[in-house]
Amino acid sequence: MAERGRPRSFDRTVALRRAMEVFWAKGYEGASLADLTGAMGINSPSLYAAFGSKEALFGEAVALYGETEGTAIWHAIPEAPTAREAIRRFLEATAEAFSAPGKPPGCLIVLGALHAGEASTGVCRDLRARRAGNVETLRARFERAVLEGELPMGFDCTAAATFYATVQHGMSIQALDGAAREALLAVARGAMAAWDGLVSSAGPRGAPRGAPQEASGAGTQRGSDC
Amino acid sequence: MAERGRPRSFDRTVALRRAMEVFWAKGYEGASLADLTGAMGINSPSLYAAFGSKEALFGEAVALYGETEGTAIWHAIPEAPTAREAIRRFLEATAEAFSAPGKPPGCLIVLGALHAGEASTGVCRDLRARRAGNVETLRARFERAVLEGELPMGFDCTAAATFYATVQHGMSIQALDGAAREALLAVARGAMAAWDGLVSSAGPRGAPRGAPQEASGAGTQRGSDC
DNA sequence: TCTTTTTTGTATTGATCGATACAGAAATCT
DNA sequence: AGATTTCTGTATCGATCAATACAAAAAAGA
Repeated sequence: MAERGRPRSFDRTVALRRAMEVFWAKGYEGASLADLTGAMGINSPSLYAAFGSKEALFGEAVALYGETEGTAIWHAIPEAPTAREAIRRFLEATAEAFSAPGKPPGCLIVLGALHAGEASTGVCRDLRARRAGNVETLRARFERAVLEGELPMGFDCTAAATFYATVQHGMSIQALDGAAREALLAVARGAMAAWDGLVSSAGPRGAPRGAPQEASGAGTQRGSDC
Repeated sequence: MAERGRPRSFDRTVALRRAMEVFWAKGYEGASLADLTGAMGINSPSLYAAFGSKEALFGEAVALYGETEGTAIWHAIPEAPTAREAIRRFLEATAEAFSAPGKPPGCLIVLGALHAGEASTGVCRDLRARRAGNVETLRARFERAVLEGELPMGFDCTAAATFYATVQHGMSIQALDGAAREALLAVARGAMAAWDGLVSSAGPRGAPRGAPQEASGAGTQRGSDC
């Protein structure tokens, strides 16, 4: 534990949180080194000594985001007694988080790096994998609800997970456009209004055609080059 | 009509279309002058002589996008006999357009410039205004449906418009993540499943609390700085 | 105290950004 | 033809990008 050289003059965790806020507000490519070092209160050599590179710093910032902001949004998914309650709380928590005063609007994982621009292919791919993991989390919750009898056997868990993930992604855009908390909560209520329709469309023969997009595995994807 | 100097050696409309595709695929900040001039087949002085600046070129590209790609998505809103049919066709056309082979996934107006980065505040504001106009288009269609008796008097047109716009925005993210056409169509069906719930929640007294976000006017918006 | 190790601040690197200066080329007008 | 006007290609502008070289500074180990 004995550390040898000159001690670091800043708190690494605090600096990382500042960096996360900058990336959150401006995105990966929009956040310049000058923005980051300015917010972190350090010079660029200290940043590179402590975090390695801008991309590595972003990776740590996203991980921190998932551990802090993300838990408030996602904790209800496994904890709620029913899938319906889980999704309702998930969407409500999203509305609250995306309109939290003093914090950037929307989601870092959705808005952080959409376009894969040469130097940010790795960053974009990481975020995309996280989004795919989130869809998978929703899908698994629906699967559980089917096993528990809350949802009918023919229920299309993948389609439902994709639908609610899509709504949540759209809420990031709405938040960025200045939607107030009430507007986001209204969107959440609208999405919950789809619940009965989604369940009833899973009749014995009327199972809606599935939505591919398997979470893992290299399925046939078109989409962007990130 | 007689033009004086040396004639332009390229087709301005063709070059603009190429620029639109570059902006569409890479976003405003992600598209460099080298990307643009390379795709347009001209040198930078010709670009500046013909379009003025990168920002002005983007403005023309967005306008062209609205006149070409946009019409396929939005034409059903005024033309369909009922609001329900209008929204259904609108979402289906969105799913088709966002997964069209040979074209970039998602929507230029949604993905073109989300973060307002210093030099792109004007660009970001323009896109935001277009998105607000789209929400207003949906809201006006719902209002018409109320007047025509298709929807009950207590129907919250603003909330419904915000909800369906949010779903469509989320579909851009899904498309960027590689969602195939079937997956996007499943999202559209999911959103339509919300219809009955939205209508029935507009009971004589149970009108859901409104979603602010007026389209024009400087209401109290938090949100980003663009 | 002296060496070793690590961090810090200053200054700078090559690359790329959007945007132009300039001169030659190609058209119309007188 | 000669003057005028506009466009084209080359070459480059200052600014900013992410990333470092370097030496002084501040700690522990010998």
